[in-house]
Amino acid sequence: MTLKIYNTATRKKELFQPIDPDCIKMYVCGPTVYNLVHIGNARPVVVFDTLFRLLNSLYPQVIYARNITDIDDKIMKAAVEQGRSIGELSSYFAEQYGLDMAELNTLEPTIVPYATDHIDEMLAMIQALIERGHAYEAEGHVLFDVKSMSDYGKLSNRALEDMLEGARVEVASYKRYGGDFVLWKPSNDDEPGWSSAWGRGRPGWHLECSAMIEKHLGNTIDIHGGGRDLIFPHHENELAQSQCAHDGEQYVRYWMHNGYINIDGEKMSKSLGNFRTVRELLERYPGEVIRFALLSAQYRSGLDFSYELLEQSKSSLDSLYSALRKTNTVIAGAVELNDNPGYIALLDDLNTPLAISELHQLAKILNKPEEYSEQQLFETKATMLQLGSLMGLLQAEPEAWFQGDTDEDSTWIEDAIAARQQAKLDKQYARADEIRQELKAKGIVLEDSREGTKWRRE
RNA sequence: GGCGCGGUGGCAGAGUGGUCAUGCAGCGGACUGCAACUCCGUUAACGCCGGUUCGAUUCCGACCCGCGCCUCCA
Repeated sequence: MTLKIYNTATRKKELFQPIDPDCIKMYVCGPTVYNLVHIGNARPVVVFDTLFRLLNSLYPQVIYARNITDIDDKIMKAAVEQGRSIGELSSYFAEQYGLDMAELNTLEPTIVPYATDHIDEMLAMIQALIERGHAYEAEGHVLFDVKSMSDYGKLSNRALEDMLEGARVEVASYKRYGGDFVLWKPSNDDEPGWSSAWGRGRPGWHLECSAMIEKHLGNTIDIHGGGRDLIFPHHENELAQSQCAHDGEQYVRYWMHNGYINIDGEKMSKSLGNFRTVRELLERYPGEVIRFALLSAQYRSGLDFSYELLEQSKSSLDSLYSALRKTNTVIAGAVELNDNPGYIALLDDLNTPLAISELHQLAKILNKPEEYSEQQLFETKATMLQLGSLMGLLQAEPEAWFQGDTDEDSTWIEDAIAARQQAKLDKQYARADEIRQELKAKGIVLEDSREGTKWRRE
């Protein structure tokens, strides 16, 4: 089984060849924790969670790190505005982030490193860069000297001059060259800071990922992921720092970037203010519906997010779960996925829409149990559940999916169903319909079948 | 200005040089006391103009339109 990955660095789909097949190393850029995350932040989490699951199906061990950025000017600003300490604010939103992501059926990464726990490593990396002539100190700042790196800009495919021509920001006076970026910057007394050889200050944004990868995963990793908007400057700069600090050693073998979530054709972003938080979506839809919506397009393409998309996702999931519910008596187990078209689709640069279409094909079989042998049904159901599991889908009990919170007392529904059953036996069809209507008004839909009446919430 | 992505049926979304994506929605039928689920059938698409080809949605070229990065951003 071979995995193919589109590599941003080469702009081609490539065969994935791990550094060490016994242990895959993957890093994904996590959030800066100063508010609730929006659905655009959730896309890479779900996408790379799916990749994590897929890699786990192929290799014995996968180390997946996803960081938390808990020191940053945006956090400092939010803390001042809200009158809270930085630590309090960042740990609160880090926790909320964890809760939201768990609702989306994402697995906990192997490592969740925090930036502020790695200041020493960052300082060491700055030192290494200065020693190698790739960084310089100026007015309390330490800057990376991009001209000291011959192929700076290669990842994002742009030339230095071109970038500066289009630049919309003024170049700080202490920079030797406009493209140089901050490794360390000074802090005022009322700002958070750490003491260093270059004075009390705090790290530049790009540095943490480089330092944490070095510490937890090593000089070279297999996969580095994140949103497309991170390609430049974040990943370009990470790459520059790490490679230069490590005497040119390759930093990342496969760079992967997901496309944007759009609203009405425009990129969703915090700065545009056109975002939907995961939290508000979760108030209206189960996490699995949101996850399904995120996986309904291939990860590199844009995805227009709308309530219509969520409705369609819900309907699709209903129909898949309905097939599973129909075959409740078939107990699924482990099965070989290798030849399954859905699995092959996932291995082809995570073609989740194609894999989902395969789920529907499998459901079609389950919906006609009388036409298949028990063995065929067993295999079909097992395949469906396993394929679903690779995408973090279909893992709920069908009954729970349709009936919602099991904590809630549902005996009144059962009672009403029993009363209707009696009315039917008595041929009191008007009364039976009345009960159906009453339940419908409360959002309960009844489904009669040979085995009796089932119910679900709308 | 530089670099890049995309335009597929009502909606979402794969894919391919020549029979079908798939799902949601719609329509017709079956099942049902009614309904829902499901099943069967069905409608409908490849931005525009040229070129290559026996044949192009798929390859090539021009054009139009939309979007993104170059600044914090997933």
